[in-house]
Amino acid sequence: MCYDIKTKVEAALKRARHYGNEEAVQMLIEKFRPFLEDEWFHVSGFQHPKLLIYTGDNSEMPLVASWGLIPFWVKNEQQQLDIWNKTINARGENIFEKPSFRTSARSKRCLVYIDGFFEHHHFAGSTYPYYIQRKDGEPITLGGLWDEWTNKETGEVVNSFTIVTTKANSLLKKIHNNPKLKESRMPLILDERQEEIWLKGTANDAKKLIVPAADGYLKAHTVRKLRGKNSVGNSPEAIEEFIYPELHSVLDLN
DNA sequence: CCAGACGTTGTT
DNA sequence: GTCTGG
DNA sequence: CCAGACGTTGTT
DNA sequence: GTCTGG
Repeated sequence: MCYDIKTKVEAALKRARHYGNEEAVQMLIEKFRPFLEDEWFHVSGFQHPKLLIYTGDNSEMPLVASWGLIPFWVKNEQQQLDIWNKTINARGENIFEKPSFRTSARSKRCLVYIDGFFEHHHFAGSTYPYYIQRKDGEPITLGGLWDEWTNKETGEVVNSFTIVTTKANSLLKKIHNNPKLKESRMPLILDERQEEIWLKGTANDAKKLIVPAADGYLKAHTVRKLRGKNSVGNSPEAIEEFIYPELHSVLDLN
Protein backbone atom coordinates (compact mmCIF):
# COMPACT_ATOMS: atom_id res chain seq x y z
CA MET A 1 0.00 0.00 0.00
CA CYS A 2 1.06 3.58 0.12
CA TYR A 3 0.04 5.95 2.86
CA ASP A 4 3.21 8.01 3.23
CA ILE A 5 5.21 9.88 0.62
CA LYS A 6 7.93 12.46 -0.03
CA THR A 7 7.24 14.92 -2.83
CA LYS A 8 7.84 18.47 -3.96
CA VAL A 9 6.39 20.85 -6.53
CA GLU A 10 9.62 20.55 -8.51
CA ALA A 11 9.14 16.79 -8.90
CA ALA A 12 5.54 17.25 -10.00
CA LEU A 13 6.62 19.77 -12.62
CA LYS A 14 8.93 17.23 -14.27
CA ARG A 15 6.14 16.21 -16.59
CA ALA A 16 4.99 19.75 -17.38
CA ARG A 17 8.58 20.68 -18.22
CA HIS A 18 9.07 17.66 -20.42
CA TYR A 19 5.83 17.82 -22.37
CA GLY A 20 4.61 21.39 -21.96
CA ASN A 21 6.24 24.77 -22.52
CA GLU A 22 8.41 26.58 -20.00
CA GLU A 23 6.33 29.78 -20.02
CA ALA A 24 3.17 27.95 -19.08
CA VAL A 25 5.09 26.10 -16.38
CA GLN A 26 6.26 29.38 -14.83
CA MET A 27 2.71 30.70 -14.80
CA LEU A 28 1.56 27.50 -13.15
CA ILE A 29 4.12 27.78 -10.40
CA GLU A 30 2.90 31.28 -9.54
CA LYS A 31 -0.72 30.24 -9.73
CA PHE A 32 -0.35 27.22 -7.48
CA ARG A 33 2.22 28.45 -4.98
CA PRO A 34 -0.32 29.88 -2.52
CA PHE A 35 -2.12 26.54 -2.31
CA LEU A 36 0.77 24.14 -2.09
CA GLU A 37 3.61 23.19 0.19
CA ASP A 38 6.84 23.52 -1.84
CA GLU A 39 8.26 20.36 -0.37
CA TRP A 40 6.85 17.55 1.72
CA PHE A 41 9.62 15.45 3.24
CA HIS A 42 7.01 13.26 4.81
CA VAL A 43 3.27 13.58 4.44
CA SER A 44 0.59 11.00 5.17
CA GLY A 45 -2.55 10.46 3.15
CA PHE A 46 -4.48 10.92 6.38
CA GLN A 47 -3.40 14.56 6.34
CA HIS A 48 -5.10 14.91 2.95
CA PRO A 49 -2.44 17.22 1.52
CA LYS A 50 -3.09 19.16 -1.65
CA LEU A 51 -0.70 18.01 -4.39
CA LEU A 52 -0.32 18.45 -8.13
CA ILE A 53 -1.74 15.66 -10.30
CA TYR A 54 -1.96 15.14 -14.06
CA THR A 55 -5.21 14.03 -15.67
CA GLY A 56 -6.25 12.96 -19.15
CA ASP A 57 -8.12 16.24 -19.61
CA ASN A 58 -4.89 18.15 -20.05
CA SER A 59 -2.01 15.78 -19.63
CA GLU A 60 0.74 18.43 -19.55
CA MET A 61 -0.94 20.83 -17.12
CA PRO A 62 -1.26 19.67 -13.53
CA LEU A 63 -4.11 20.59 -11.24
CA VAL A 64 -4.39 20.80 -7.48
CA ALA A 65 -6.07 17.86 -5.75
CA SER A 66 -6.40 16.55 -2.21
CA TRP A 67 -5.18 13.07 -1.32
CA GLY A 68 -8.15 10.87 -0.37
CA LEU A 69 -10.68 10.42 -3.15
CA ILE A 70 -14.11 11.99 -2.65
CA PRO A 71 -16.50 10.30 -5.10
CA PHE A 72 -18.77 12.66 -7.03
CA TRP A 73 -21.88 11.19 -5.36
CA VAL A 74 -20.91 12.17 -1.81
CA LYS A 75 -23.82 14.11 -0.33
CA ASN A 76 -22.41 16.35 2.40
CA GLU A 77 -19.34 17.36 4.39
CA GLN A 78 -19.86 14.70 7.04
CA GLN A 79 -19.88 11.98 4.39
CA GLN A 80 -16.80 13.52 2.81
CA LEU A 81 -14.90 13.37 6.10
CA ASP A 82 -15.97 9.76 6.61
CA ILE A 83 -14.97 8.56 3.18
CA TRP A 84 -11.71 10.26 2.43
CA ASN A 85 -9.84 8.39 5.16
CA LYS A 86 -10.88 5.19 3.41
CA THR A 87 -9.96 6.11 -0.14
CA ILE A 88 -6.29 6.98 0.25
CA ASN A 89 -5.44 3.80 -1.67
CA ALA A 90 -7.46 1.88 -4.24
CA ARG A 91 -6.87 -1.83 -4.71
CA GLY A 92 -5.92 -2.19 -8.38
CA GLU A 93 -7.62 -5.56 -8.75
CA ASN A 94 -11.05 -4.05 -7.92
CA ILE A 95 -11.07 -0.45 -9.09
CA PHE A 96 -13.42 -1.14 -12.00
CA GLU A 97 -16.04 -2.63 -9.67
CA LYS A 98 -15.89 -0.64 -6.43
CA PRO A 99 -18.59 2.05 -6.15
CA SER A 100 -16.09 4.62 -4.88
CA PHE A 101 -13.66 4.09 -7.74
CA ARG A 102 -15.28 2.56 -10.83
CA THR A 103 -16.40 5.79 -12.49
CA SER A 104 -12.95 7.29 -12.03
CA ALA A 105 -11.26 4.04 -13.12
CA ARG A 106 -13.06 4.27 -16.44
CA SER A 107 -12.51 7.93 -17.23
CA LYS A 108 -10.54 9.77 -14.54
CA ARG A 109 -7.16 8.17 -14.14
CA CYS A 110 -4.29 10.39 -13.07
CA LEU A 111 -0.53 10.56 -12.41
CA VAL A 112 1.12 11.59 -9.15
CA TYR A 113 4.81 12.50 -9.20
CA ILE A 114 6.70 11.79 -5.98
CA ASP A 115 10.33 11.54 -4.88
CA GLY A 116 9.74 8.44 -2.78
CA PHE A 117 7.42 6.66 -0.39
CA PHE A 118 7.54 4.96 3.00
CA GLU A 119 6.61 1.50 4.23
CA HIS A 120 6.88 -0.10 7.65
CA HIS A 121 8.85 -3.22 8.45
CA HIS A 122 7.75 -5.27 11.46
CA PHE A 123 10.33 -6.92 13.66
CA ALA A 124 10.14 -8.22 17.22
CA GLY A 125 7.02 -6.26 18.04
CA SER A 126 8.22 -2.91 16.70
CA THR A 127 7.81 -1.09 13.42
CA TYR A 128 10.67 0.33 11.39
CA PRO A 129 9.91 2.78 8.60
CA TYR A 130 11.79 2.56 5.30
CA TYR A 131 12.13 5.29 2.70
CA ILE A 132 11.97 3.92 -0.83
CA GLN A 133 13.19 5.80 -3.88
CA ARG A 134 14.53 5.24 -7.36
CA LYS A 135 18.18 4.22 -7.51
CA ASP A 136 18.80 7.10 -9.93
CA GLY A 137 17.01 9.59 -7.64
CA GLU A 138 14.52 10.64 -10.34
CA PRO A 139 10.84 11.18 -9.43
CA ILE A 140 8.57 8.16 -9.35
CA THR A 141 5.28 8.34 -11.23
CA LEU A 142 2.36 6.73 -9.42
CA GLY A 143 -0.88 5.66 -11.07
CA GLY A 144 -3.94 7.18 -9.42
CA LEU A 145 -7.63 7.94 -9.84
CA TRP A 146 -9.24 11.30 -9.32
CA ASP A 147 -12.68 12.85 -9.12
CA GLU A 148 -14.39 16.19 -8.86
CA TRP A 149 -16.80 16.77 -6.00
CA THR A 150 -19.08 19.74 -5.41
CA ASN A 151 -19.61 20.71 -1.81
CA LYS A 152 -23.30 21.60 -1.87
CA GLU A 153 -23.00 23.47 1.40
CA THR A 154 -20.42 25.94 0.06
CA GLY A 155 -20.60 25.50 -3.72
CA GLU A 156 -16.87 24.77 -3.72
CA VAL A 157 -15.55 22.24 -6.25
CA VAL A 158 -12.92 19.91 -4.77
CA ASN A 159 -10.52 17.76 -6.78
CA SER A 160 -9.24 14.69 -5.01
CA PHE A 161 -7.27 11.54 -5.82
CA THR A 162 -6.30 8.07 -4.65
CA ILE A 163 -3.18 5.96 -5.23
CA VAL A 164 -3.75 2.63 -6.96
CA THR A 165 -2.01 -0.35 -5.36
CA THR A 166 -0.80 -3.67 -6.70
CA LYS A 167 1.15 -6.70 -5.44
CA ALA A 168 4.58 -6.03 -3.98
CA ASN A 169 7.77 -6.71 -5.93
CA SER A 170 10.61 -8.56 -4.21
CA LEU A 171 12.07 -5.48 -2.43
CA LEU A 172 8.71 -4.43 -1.03
CA LYS A 173 7.91 -7.99 0.04
CA LYS A 174 11.02 -7.96 2.23
CA ILE A 175 10.20 -4.62 3.77
CA HIS A 176 6.48 -4.76 4.07
CA ASN A 177 5.95 -7.78 6.27
CA ASN A 178 3.17 -6.74 8.66
CA PRO A 179 2.24 -10.06 10.31
CA LYS A 180 -1.41 -9.08 10.10
CA LEU A 181 -1.17 -8.85 6.36
CA LYS A 182 -0.87 -11.99 4.27
CA GLU A 183 0.12 -10.38 1.03
CA SER A 184 2.22 -7.25 0.76
CA ARG A 185 1.29 -4.43 -1.55
CA MET A 186 2.95 -1.50 -3.24
CA PRO A 187 1.80 1.56 -5.16
CA LEU A 188 1.35 1.31 -8.92
CA ILE A 189 4.52 2.70 -10.50
CA LEU A 190 4.50 3.67 -14.19
CA ASP A 191 7.33 4.25 -16.64
CA GLU A 192 7.17 6.95 -19.33
CA ARG A 193 5.45 4.79 -21.91
CA GLN A 194 2.94 3.49 -19.37
CA GLU A 195 2.12 7.01 -18.16
CA GLU A 196 0.61 7.89 -21.52
CA ILE A 197 -1.47 4.72 -21.65
CA TRP A 198 -2.69 5.24 -18.08
CA LEU A 199 -3.92 8.73 -18.98
CA LYS A 200 -5.11 8.24 -22.54
CA GLY A 201 -5.61 4.53 -23.17
CA THR A 202 -8.79 2.50 -22.87
CA ALA A 203 -9.90 0.95 -19.60
CA ASN A 204 -8.62 -2.40 -20.83
CA ASP A 205 -5.21 -0.97 -21.71
CA ALA A 206 -5.00 0.65 -18.28
CA LYS A 207 -5.97 -2.58 -16.53
CA LYS A 208 -2.94 -4.35 -18.02
CA LEU A 209 -0.59 -1.83 -16.40
CA ILE A 210 -1.62 -2.76 -12.86
CA VAL A 211 1.34 -4.99 -12.00
CA PRO A 212 4.28 -4.76 -9.54
CA ALA A 213 7.20 -2.54 -10.47
CA ALA A 214 10.18 -4.26 -12.06
CA ASP A 215 12.79 -5.42 -9.58
CA GLY A 216 16.07 -3.59 -9.41
CA TYR A 217 15.39 0.07 -9.84
CA LEU A 218 14.22 0.95 -6.33
CA LYS A 219 16.36 1.23 -3.21
CA ALA A 220 15.45 1.63 0.46
CA HIS A 221 16.87 2.65 3.82
CA THR A 222 15.48 2.93 7.35
CA VAL A 223 14.36 6.32 8.67
CA ARG A 224 13.08 7.80 11.94
CA LYS A 225 9.56 7.08 13.19
CA LEU A 226 6.81 8.45 10.95
CA ARG A 227 3.94 8.21 13.41
CA GLY A 228 3.18 9.18 16.98
CA LYS A 229 4.87 11.60 19.34
CA ASN A 230 8.39 10.61 18.26
CA SER A 231 7.82 11.47 14.62
CA VAL A 232 9.77 14.36 13.12
CA GLY A 233 6.95 15.63 10.89
CA ASN A 234 7.64 17.47 7.66
CA SER A 235 11.37 17.86 8.12
CA PRO A 236 14.41 16.87 6.02
CA GLU A 237 15.25 14.47 8.84
CA ALA A 238 12.26 12.35 7.80
CA ILE A 239 14.14 10.89 4.83
CA GLU A 240 17.64 10.75 6.32
CA GLU A 241 18.99 7.29 6.93
CA PHE A 242 18.54 6.32 10.57
CA ILE A 243 20.10 3.10 11.76
CA TYR A 244 18.31 0.77 14.14
CA PRO A 245 21.13 -1.57 15.26
CA GLU A 246 18.79 -4.34 16.38
CA LEU A 247 17.23 -4.45 12.92
CA HIS A 248 20.23 -4.03 10.68
CA SER A 249 21.83 -7.13 12.12
CA VAL A 250 18.97 -9.22 10.77
CA LEU A 251 17.42 -7.70 7.64
CA ASP A 252 19.34 -7.84 4.39
CA LEU A 253 17.62 -6.15 1.49
CA ASN A 254 20.08 -7.34 -1.11
C1' DC B 1 -39.65 -0.66 -0.30
C1' DC B 2 -36.10 2.52 2.41
C1' DA B 3 -31.65 3.13 4.83
C1' DG B 4 -27.09 2.86 4.71
C1' DA B 5 -22.79 1.84 2.80
C1' DC B 6 -19.59 2.93 -0.53
C1' DG B 7 -12.21 1.48 1.83
C1' DT B 8 -7.56 -0.44 2.84
C1' DT B 9 -5.22 -4.66 4.72
C1' DG B 10 -5.63 -9.91 5.09
C1' DT B 11 -3.99 -13.71 11.08
C1' DT B 12 -1.07 -16.04 16.16
C1' DG C 1 -7.94 -7.28 22.15
C1' DT C 2 -10.01 -3.71 19.49
C1' DC C 3 -11.41 0.84 18.13
C1' DT C 4 -10.42 5.68 16.89
C1' DG C 5 -7.72 9.52 15.26
C1' DG C 6 -4.41 11.25 12.36
C1' DC D 1 -1.35 2.26 7.74
C1' DC D 2 0.48 2.90 12.99
C1' DA D 3 0.01 4.90 17.69
C1' DG D 4 -2.56 5.40 21.44
C1' DA D 5 -6.52 4.95 24.11
C1' DC D 6 -9.46 2.08 26.45
C1' DG D 7 -13.26 5.19 32.65
C1' DT D 8 -15.63 7.72 36.19
C1' DT D 9 -16.50 12.21 38.08
C1' DG D 10 -17.58 17.18 37.16
C1' DT D 11 -14.45 22.10 36.32
C1' DT D 12 -8.64 25.36 36.11
C1' DG E 1 -25.01 7.08 -8.34
C1' DT E 2 -25.79 2.26 -7.21
C1' DC E 3 -25.83 -1.90 -4.51
C1' DT E 4 -26.92 -4.60 -0.29
C1' DG E 5 -29.35 -5.80 3.89
C1' DG E 6 -33.32 -5.83 6.43
